[in-house]
Amino acid sequence: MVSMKDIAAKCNVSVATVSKALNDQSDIGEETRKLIKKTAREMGYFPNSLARALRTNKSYNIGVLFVDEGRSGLTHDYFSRVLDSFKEVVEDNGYDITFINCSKKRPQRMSYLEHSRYRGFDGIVIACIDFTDPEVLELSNADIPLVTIDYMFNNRSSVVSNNYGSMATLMEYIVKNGHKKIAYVCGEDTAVTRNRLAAYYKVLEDNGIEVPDDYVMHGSYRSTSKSEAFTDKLLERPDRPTCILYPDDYSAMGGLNSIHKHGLNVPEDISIAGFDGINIAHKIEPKITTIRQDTKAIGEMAALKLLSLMERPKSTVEEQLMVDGTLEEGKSVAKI
Amino acid sequence: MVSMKDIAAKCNVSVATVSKALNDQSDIGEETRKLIKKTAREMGYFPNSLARALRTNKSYNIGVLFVDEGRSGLTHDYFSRVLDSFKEVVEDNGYDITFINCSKKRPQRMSYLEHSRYRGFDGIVIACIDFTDPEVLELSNADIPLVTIDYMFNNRSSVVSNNYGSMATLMEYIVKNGHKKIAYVCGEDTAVTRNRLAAYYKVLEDNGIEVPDDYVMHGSYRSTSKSEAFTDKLLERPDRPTCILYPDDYSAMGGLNSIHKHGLNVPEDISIAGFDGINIAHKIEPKITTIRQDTKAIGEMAALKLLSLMERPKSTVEEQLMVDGTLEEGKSVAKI
DNA sequence: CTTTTTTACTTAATCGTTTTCTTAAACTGT
DNA sequence: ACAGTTTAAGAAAACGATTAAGTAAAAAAG
Repeated sequence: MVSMKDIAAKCNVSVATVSKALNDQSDIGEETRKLIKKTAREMGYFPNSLARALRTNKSYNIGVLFVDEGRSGLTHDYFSRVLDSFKEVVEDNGYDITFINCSKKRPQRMSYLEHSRYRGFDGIVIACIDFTDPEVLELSNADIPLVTIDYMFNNRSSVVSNNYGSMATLMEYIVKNGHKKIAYVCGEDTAVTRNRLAAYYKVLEDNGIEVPDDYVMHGSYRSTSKSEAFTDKLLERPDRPTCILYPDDYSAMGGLNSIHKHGLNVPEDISIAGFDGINIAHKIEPKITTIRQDTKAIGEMAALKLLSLMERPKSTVEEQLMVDGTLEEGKSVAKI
Repeated sequence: MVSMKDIAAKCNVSVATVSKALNDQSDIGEETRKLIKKTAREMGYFPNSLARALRTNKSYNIGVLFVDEGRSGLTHDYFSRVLDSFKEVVEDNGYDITFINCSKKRPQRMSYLEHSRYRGFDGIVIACIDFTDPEVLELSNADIPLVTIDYMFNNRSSVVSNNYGSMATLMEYIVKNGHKKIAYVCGEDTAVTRNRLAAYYKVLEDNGIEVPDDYVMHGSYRSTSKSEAFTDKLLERPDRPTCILYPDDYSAMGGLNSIHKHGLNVPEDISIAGFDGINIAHKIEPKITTIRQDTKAIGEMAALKLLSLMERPKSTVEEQLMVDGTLEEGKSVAKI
């Protein structure tokens, strides 16, 4: 590896001069600067991020904590798209991303925060995780730039999708199509779920619609088996709903299975709607009506916020940003 | 941040002694070692990976190049599962993973290799990429531990799924079910595709089956629109096939759309099969018969291979490993 | 023509580790 | 008691960069 020392030797200058020339500092003669830059290029020089980071206390590296029930969150349809978008923006700005090690198997394992300090991350992004984990709380209280996605810590920056608004939009669309018996298979009891539920009830109330309490069933996100089972129950009721909402498109497909099993068709016999807008959802028949999350915007906004927190930590304020989803009209909600 | 210097001060020893004690070197007295370790724990000491890596030339960091037509490969159903499994194994062994920056937007951008040297990666894993990219070739020729997934570079280590064998298994299953008019919508012309095609022709030949040349159509991986269009063509032929193979499960769902559009049903009117075994494929109806790729094994093997290359670079041989897929029987292939 | 300022560079310290080489003390055996 | 060996610690250099402080020469000011 060619280092500044090599360039210095070849140019007959000191290492300091090389450093300053390459970093375009002011107190270097124009010719020396040019010579040094040319030599650096010719010798194939690239800086050593480790040395630089050690000295400057800036690693240009961002820690990513994307964990989902023991898995990495990489395989999560929604979050992997958010991360993809996040990655693109920070990479364009010269940052790299490294996963925060979440192996629980090592004897000398570090906490998330310890690991972040160990690697010298300039900032951290968290998503898709159990936010009650003490290690996550420790992170959230640390003095390090941080952005969370789809969760808000007290006074820390976050980007959340507008679950309340999106759900309201979806519900209004369904009501407008004449549905009154609308059931909701929702996900685990999280902030996201509560927001959506609130919108569900609000729209019902606004439209003077009453539904049985047990039209709302507490299932899981991304579980086709659970949503199938809950749909079974709903379909076997005497007062079968005319429309069923699911917490995500995966779950909606699980519901679809149950519906087909009962010899029913969507949307002729019953309507359904999903959430998230995963890729496959609008490529199969019947196209599922869903809320498309703007994962690109979410990732981008999280990236931009984190960048500004890292680069102007003092003057940048912590803020909570909200991203709207859009109704993606498929063929799964009938007009009645 | 508490450093060795702080521990040294508190214990009245030199920094060298602290380092040696914490690293369990031999020339340290038992009591001193214990005192130092205890103090380190009490003070919340954790090493600084940057300084350590700088000095030892070992970063415990692995570069990941997962790119797919401009996107990061994170959103790729198959590769994200491989990466997830890979990540788990290397993290258990104290390594972290960092993405190799593939932003093409920066003026001062580095090549993949330059970036890898810049970050001091101990090893690299490549997948899901255009392997003819000169920058990828540069990487493959560099003197750095490397494992590729689903592609073999001359004399470098790789883990590939057994496409030939899997396709043969699938084809034999289909033939055994009585199909003779088997069409194949395949992916782009890559090594993977060629292996599968070879198996397709081999099984046909072994069974004395002849098909029209244009039963084989060259489409794309993971494109529902292309597979839908190609299926349209196949269905409108006078000698319509009884079974259509797709390059992956996504594409199979695209085919399904075309089939439904033509008022046909799977498997009653026509049979189909996918490839990869993505999660959603066996959760919807009709369950698509497919080859389930053992993404866990692929990621694990790639990780283990890379670990041994990094830790015993001399004695470890480069080798090509193959992972079998398994037939996942759904309901999409009829007996005729 | 001296004095001050500016320019262009060098020296040396530093970041937090690891590691080689020394050294002093303690322990051997005779 | 003495040379030789072992043990436990420290001093210092190094990894590759950045940066504050210092310095000599050139340019500007008086």
